[in-house]
Amino acid sequence: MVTLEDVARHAGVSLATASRVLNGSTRQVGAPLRAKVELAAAELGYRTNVAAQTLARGASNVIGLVVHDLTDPYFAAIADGAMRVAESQGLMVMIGTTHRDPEREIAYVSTLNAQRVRAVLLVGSRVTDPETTRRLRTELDHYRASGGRVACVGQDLLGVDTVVPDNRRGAAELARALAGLGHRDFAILAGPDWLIAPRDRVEGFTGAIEELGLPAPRVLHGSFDREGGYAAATRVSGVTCVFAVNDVMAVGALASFRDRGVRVPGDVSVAGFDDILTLRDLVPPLSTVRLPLADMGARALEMALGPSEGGRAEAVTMTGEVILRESTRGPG
Amino acid sequence: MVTLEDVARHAGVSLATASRVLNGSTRQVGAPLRAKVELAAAELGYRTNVAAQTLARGASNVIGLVVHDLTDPYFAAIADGAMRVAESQGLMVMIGTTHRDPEREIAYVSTLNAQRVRAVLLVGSRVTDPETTRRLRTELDHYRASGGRVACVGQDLLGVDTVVPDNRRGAAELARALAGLGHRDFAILAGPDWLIAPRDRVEGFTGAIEELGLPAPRVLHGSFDREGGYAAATRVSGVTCVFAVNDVMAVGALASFRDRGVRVPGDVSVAGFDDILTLRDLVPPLSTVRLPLADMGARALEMALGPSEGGRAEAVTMTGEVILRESTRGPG
DNA sequence: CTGTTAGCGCTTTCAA
DNA sequence: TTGAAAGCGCTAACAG
Repeated sequence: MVTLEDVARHAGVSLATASRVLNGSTRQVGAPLRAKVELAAAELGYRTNVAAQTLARGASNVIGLVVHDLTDPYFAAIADGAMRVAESQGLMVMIGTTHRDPEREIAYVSTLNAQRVRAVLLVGSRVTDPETTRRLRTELDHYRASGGRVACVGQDLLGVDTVVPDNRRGAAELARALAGLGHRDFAILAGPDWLIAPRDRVEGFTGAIEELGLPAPRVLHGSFDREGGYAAATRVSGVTCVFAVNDVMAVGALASFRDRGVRVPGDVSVAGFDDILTLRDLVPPLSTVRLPLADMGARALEMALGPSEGGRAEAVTMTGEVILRESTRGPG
Repeated sequence: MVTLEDVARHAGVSLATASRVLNGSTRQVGAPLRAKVELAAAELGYRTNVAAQTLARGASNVIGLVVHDLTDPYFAAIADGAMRVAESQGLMVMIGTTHRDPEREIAYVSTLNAQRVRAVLLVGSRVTDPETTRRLRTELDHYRASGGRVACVGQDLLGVDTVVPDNRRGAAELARALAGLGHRDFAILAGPDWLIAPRDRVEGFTGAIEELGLPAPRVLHGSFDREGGYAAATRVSGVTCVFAVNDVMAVGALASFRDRGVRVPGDVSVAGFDDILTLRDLVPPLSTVRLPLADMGARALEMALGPSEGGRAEAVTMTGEVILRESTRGPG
């Protein structure tokens, strides 16, 4: 293992000089020595020991990213956005997947704290259980107390900079658009009740329907994934329009209807939420609410990395855009 | 920032004792002291400084994962498999995306070396340029010389443990299955020629067709993604069956045909490769070659982490299974 | 511009 | 068992 000291000796300079040319930021080393050091480093095949560097500097070059599930394109898109900004800043990213277990999210924050990462980004819906949230906040506060920066993509419940998708509004606008098509009888394929995002989408949708004086949608719960959508959709009947609280569930619903011989949009219209790029080629094309996923991830990390806004946490709301495609059309 | 020393002092024990109960592996501390230390750590909110630990131990608890593109479900699936084994071993994962730039892959190996990660996993097709491969190998050798472990999911060109998808064989079997349906005139939507995986798939397919005495398929190149498949498909004509070298390109092809009013499988059959789970609900369901993606990622990391097989690199071949679905049927 | 030197926080012999 | 002390490799004053 080649160390800086080896390089310094090999180049005939002091440790400090070697450090300055190889890792120091502001270059203040004479050209000749600089050249010698670089040559020596190359000849010896020197690689900075980042652990030592982190220890000495008291600051690391990595950020932590905590997502629910990387194989869910929703998270992959957000993570990709965040990773691009990390990369542009020369930061490595350490990633953890919770598989929707809030305990693991808390554990990851603790671990990332131990790693002394520069910032941690929590991506995904918060949970309704206040006790869980409180414990997560405690862990985050602990991390922040020692200089860590935090941002979140989700609900603004953590007291940190947050990028908030406007789930209620998006769902409400979708509801109005669907009602505008002539639908009166809706079913909602809802996610688990302990996740806030799907719950908000249900409430936003339901609230708008109510305001329009239409009959309340039937709410069918399922897991927040393709299987959940499939399962919930099998219980749908007597409605002309189905709102799945995310695209992935909508895909499950489409599959379910197909298997049952129910035509979409002939027999029933189906809409989702998120506008997942990977799902763009579905047949029929899915009506949905577009969220700028990659931007959200990028923006959140920028907030975490940027100067703290006078100590107060900032919340940026991202409004989704309703996109009506062929999976929905008027009833009858 | 609470340090181990703070904890030790608070508990009235030595630094060494505190270290042993909080981080040491083999427990050799008396119960009473142990309790005192744990209490002190909890009261003070102590978090191990992993950088210091890594420096002192000379070994870190993180592994590096280098993939082409996280938003491509192919890589997401493999990464997920690898991350599950990492997690089961208490390892954090640091991830880098190259966006298919070989230079960045080399740079990541260097960076991960600097991080002194325990192992690095390179996921994705190798390139045909021997010079690039040589430089990557040099970087890897450098890393391994200092104790780093490496594994690869892709072609066995790096001199490291590798999980090799049998692209040629899979494509050949697919070709035979398609010919078995009665097709004689094929087009291949190929990826870039500098990537070995797509090239192997083309060769495997073409070779099998040739063996059957059928006319050579026309090869249309495009980028190794949805857009590439779309673009290449617009140039297809006069064939009854199209083989896209991966599912993502096949999706693009399907979209292209739909836009042009070409019916699949009515006018033309389409097959892909990989069997991406997220794409399972495509219409029509895609014929493809199934690769056990998550297992491949898991297996590769296990190889990297396991004992080195007598110093010799091991190569495990994963054979794909041909799956004929509704996107293909006999011609005419 | 360059060198000396004191740590950064933790692990790990080596003694007691 | 427990403690003392010597590093791990690098950075950052502080001198010169």
